[in-house]
Amino acid sequence: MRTQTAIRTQFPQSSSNAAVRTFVPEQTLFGSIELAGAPMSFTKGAEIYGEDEPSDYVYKIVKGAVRSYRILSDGRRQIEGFYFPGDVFGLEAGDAHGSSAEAVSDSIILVVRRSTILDTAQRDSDVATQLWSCTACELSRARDHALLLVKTAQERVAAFLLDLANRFSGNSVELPMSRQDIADYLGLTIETVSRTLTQFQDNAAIELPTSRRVVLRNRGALHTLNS
Amino acid sequence: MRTQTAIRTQFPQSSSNAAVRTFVPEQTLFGSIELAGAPMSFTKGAEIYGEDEPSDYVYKIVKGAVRSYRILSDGRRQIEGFYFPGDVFGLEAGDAHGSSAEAVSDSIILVVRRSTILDTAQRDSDVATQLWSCTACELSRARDHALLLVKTAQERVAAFLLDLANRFSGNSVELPMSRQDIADYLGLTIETVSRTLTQFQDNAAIELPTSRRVVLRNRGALHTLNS
DNA sequence: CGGCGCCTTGAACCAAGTCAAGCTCTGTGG
DNA sequence: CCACAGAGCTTGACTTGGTTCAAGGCGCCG
Repeated sequence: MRTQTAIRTQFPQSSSNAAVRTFVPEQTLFGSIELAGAPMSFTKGAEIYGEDEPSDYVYKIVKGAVRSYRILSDGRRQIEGFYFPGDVFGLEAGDAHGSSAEAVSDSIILVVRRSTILDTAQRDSDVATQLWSCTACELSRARDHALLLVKTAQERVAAFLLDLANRFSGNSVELPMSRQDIADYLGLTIETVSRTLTQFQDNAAIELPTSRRVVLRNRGALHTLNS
Repeated sequence: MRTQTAIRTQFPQSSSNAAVRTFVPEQTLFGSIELAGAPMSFTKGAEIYGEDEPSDYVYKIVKGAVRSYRILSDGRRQIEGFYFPGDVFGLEAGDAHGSSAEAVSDSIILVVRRSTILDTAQRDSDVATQLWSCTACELSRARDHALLLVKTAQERVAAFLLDLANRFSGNSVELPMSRQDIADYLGLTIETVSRTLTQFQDNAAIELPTSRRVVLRNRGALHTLNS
């Protein structure tokens, strides 16, 4: 069961599954905090934070993409989710991060002190509610992700593509992440991801103009797969 | 991939994976609400709430056990988690439940109006924090659960047993749930669960005095499996 | 134009699923 | 008190979806 990659520290040079019942309160969280922190640049592959490091900051993506992941003791990597512009990540109730985060591509990210948000929430119950909603939204995503992992390879890949397309609200999606990233998110191997994509192309469900671009041709076909 | 059971309405006759980094703020939530709702009885198999029903109540188990689950469109069932005495469940940020909940065995459950808790949180920032922590704790569990689902059958079953033993803090665990429940939680079939358990018994890692009782004989062996 | 990541494809293999008995425990009625 | 029925669990034999191992192709950058 060497589904995941071994640790690959490609160093420095330095989409999570659509929750049907997802609500999106994240947008407002940062808005309500007056000074919306410093924008920082991260080059492709750069670590944003590591597992067990103190969770002193909360992040919001302006541009680029981020993966959040955990490494199992035997070296396998499980990607918990992908984050895209507008998404907030790194918000934890505990004082330490439960997973690591890296830039999937060159990214610009707003960074805010967690204590600032927490202090505000202490005084302003609306901000407290937003904090809660943001975590609840992540919970919903995590459960959808777990649901994905008991399905067939076809269902997983189809769900992944549909989720991305929804998030970018378009039929043509540029994949910022590698096949390995997709595989580690879906709990499959790169080979299976690759084979499944070509299979979808053969079924005319999608088109692959390049390996990093997917055009959905038949959403219905993908949806019915998505059991 | 008929991993899960088809819908089995066994009607009325009427453990989630150990989060290493789990904190347990749930205990206090109900304590801080003055009138801690009505205790209700549910017989084995009784539905407590259904997916998409309004989430008007929050629940805390006094006695018994509860499973939370979703049914996929093709009839497979995915159990998201098990809850035991002291655990809070059914708390949602949205107005509708994202999953169903049933009593695994005859249970007594404290029921509190969600609006009561929310109103209190509006005024008392400590309660608001507890609300958030409770959801964050569920998030942690959900992510651990997802992590489980990419592992081998042996690793999943071992992790499940260790989790239960931790929760009940003992080496001897009475399983309130059926093999089918365990299978649907771990994303396996009953046959695989059964085979893996007997295999552990053959390895002297556990003992199975009856099919519903497990005695951990060699936690280390189970842990190393748990990659 | 050559080297290197990344992706695709093929063939063989294996862990877990499926199908099919058979066993065990429990409760019920004769 | 025993026999019988049924649900739940185990075990065996076979199948299969996805992994593994191994080439080979493609595109990008120096």
